[in-house]
Amino acid sequence: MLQNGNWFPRIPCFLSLLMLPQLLIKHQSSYSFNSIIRTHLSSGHPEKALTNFTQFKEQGLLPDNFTIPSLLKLCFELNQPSIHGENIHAFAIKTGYLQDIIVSTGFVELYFNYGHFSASYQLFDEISERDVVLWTAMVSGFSHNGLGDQSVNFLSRMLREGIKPNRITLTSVLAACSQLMVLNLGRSVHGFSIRNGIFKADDVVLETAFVDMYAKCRNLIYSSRVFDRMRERNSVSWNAIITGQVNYGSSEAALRLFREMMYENKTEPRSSTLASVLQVCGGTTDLRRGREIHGHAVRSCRRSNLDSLVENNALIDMYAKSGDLNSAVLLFQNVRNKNLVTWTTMISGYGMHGLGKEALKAFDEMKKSGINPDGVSFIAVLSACSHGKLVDEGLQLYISMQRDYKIQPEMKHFACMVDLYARSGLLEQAFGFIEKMPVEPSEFIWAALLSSCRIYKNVELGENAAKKALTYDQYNAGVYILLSRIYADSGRWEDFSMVRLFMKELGLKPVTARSWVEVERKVYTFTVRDNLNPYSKKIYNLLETLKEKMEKGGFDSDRSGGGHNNISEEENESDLCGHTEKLALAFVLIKCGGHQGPIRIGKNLRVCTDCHESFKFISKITNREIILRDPNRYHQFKQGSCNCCDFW
DNA sequence: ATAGGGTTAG
Repeated sequence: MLQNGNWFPRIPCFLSLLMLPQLLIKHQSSYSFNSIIRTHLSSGHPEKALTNFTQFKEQGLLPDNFTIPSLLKLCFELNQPSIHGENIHAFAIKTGYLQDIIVSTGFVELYFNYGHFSASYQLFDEISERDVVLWTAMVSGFSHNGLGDQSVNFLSRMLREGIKPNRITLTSVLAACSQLMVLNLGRSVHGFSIRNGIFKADDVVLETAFVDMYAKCRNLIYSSRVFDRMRERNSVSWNAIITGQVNYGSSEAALRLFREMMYENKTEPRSSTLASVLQVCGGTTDLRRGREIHGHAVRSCRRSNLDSLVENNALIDMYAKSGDLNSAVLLFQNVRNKNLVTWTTMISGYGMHGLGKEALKAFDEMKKSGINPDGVSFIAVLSACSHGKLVDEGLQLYISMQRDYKIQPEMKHFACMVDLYARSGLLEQAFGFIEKMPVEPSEFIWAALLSSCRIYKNVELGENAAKKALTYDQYNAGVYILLSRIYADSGRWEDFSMVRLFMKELGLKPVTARSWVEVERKVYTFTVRDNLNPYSKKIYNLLETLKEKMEKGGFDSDRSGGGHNNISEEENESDLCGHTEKLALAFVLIKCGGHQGPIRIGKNLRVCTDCHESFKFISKITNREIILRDPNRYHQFKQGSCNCCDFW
């Protein structure tokens, strides 16, 4: 594709243009077209840019080195066959424009955008005189493609070759540090930027990148320290610290910061910030707090004359994520001018609750109402299919996405498809799909396959997937855990111990299981074999009684649901499952057994079959609805059955 | 006279 990039002679185009009067005219009109196309692109109107480019061609003009970078952006943004990246590439080689480092940097970026990073690399390799911008494009390209280690490699390579990184390079590499969760490296980038005078006071973007990096490396202390010292903050900065607190810090801090931002009244919250804060309620299944933030959101939207649609969309999302699908649907039905986001939010809400059919229905209604789906809404509906075990429907949608809507599938779509097949037990199809993918599969693709290999006990494919996933991140504890469970499930205890030993040597620990529940305005958290709680004796007694009742009631706690099998007893006693959700449930029953209304429990790991069965039974004998949220979806237990139909 | 790389998060 990119052969012989270097032997084309540099065309002295400006000289020939000056020598020929006709061409001077051509040059002038190219200039104005180039400028107009550029303007449309940067103001977010790629269609207008395309119209201008069409006129440009109709006048018999040919793209030059100034046109090509814009064309590449256009090519990526519109995804139209009339402007094809590889054709432009061939053209650039033929005309010699590829010799121009600005043009070639554009191609490097284009290939990165399509996830085709080996093409980017090859091109980079063929460029002899590399400048900071090209190096930075490599650093950011790799990090955007989830290859943080390569991104960091390129930074050290450029340092070795004596190219001094600038503030943009460092901002890019910080994103990689976040991905890799390498706090120490992030800190040294921070120090480097100060020592070398790259960081200057009030560089909001770079400072925000530090805040974000520290938060994502799970160090909220450093993150807050940088944030607190910032003199200027924009909405991205606030977003970084608030979502940081939501994800890895404390909900209280997130809420406090949100209030502070509102009080300061200098920065309008982004819809993503609102959604993040609302997620605090989703995370703790705490509706009361959600309503409080709802109030803030309403006031903020009123003040800024923000379209109330943004607010409604965030609220629908909040209710769906808090497990209150009914409120979400009610709100959704009352929104008059539903936009693409409204529909997508509702579709993913249905998906999370395992209602694949409803998600499909909403998707069709959306199309009928004249709104065309985009890539994101396809992700929502595809994952709904995957959770609803609707393999054929999902496949049809995937085909239609490309055929009818000309949407090029991206890594996330590929991941949905792999999950769609694998979750339904079609492991070979999932593997076949991965092999046929036009881009190199990312870590998550292999992780998706791996987790289904565990469910369906496929050791061979599981080992393979784990190996692939670990080539991206050797320190991914989740991968080792899944692999060890696969071994445990098939009785391969030696292999199991080996993986665990290996983990220990790498200093990796399994995630501690945690469940939480809100009772009387307080959130109680339960971890494995929790004896600290003053109620623990009562809790364990109640669980024992319930277990006996279950056995008498003919509930086989070893029955496997949806292909999920229980891990062995040793495993249950370790920190893998811990049945913390059972502790939480027993606690609620003891504290407020007489109450009615649904019990909402949250959990940081996927629910195991044993707990799932118990919850079904308990919902029946106590005649209460139980809503259990795991990281992926909701389970709604009612009268002895769950809305997931034992498939999750 | 025109062009290439950056922070959120979905």
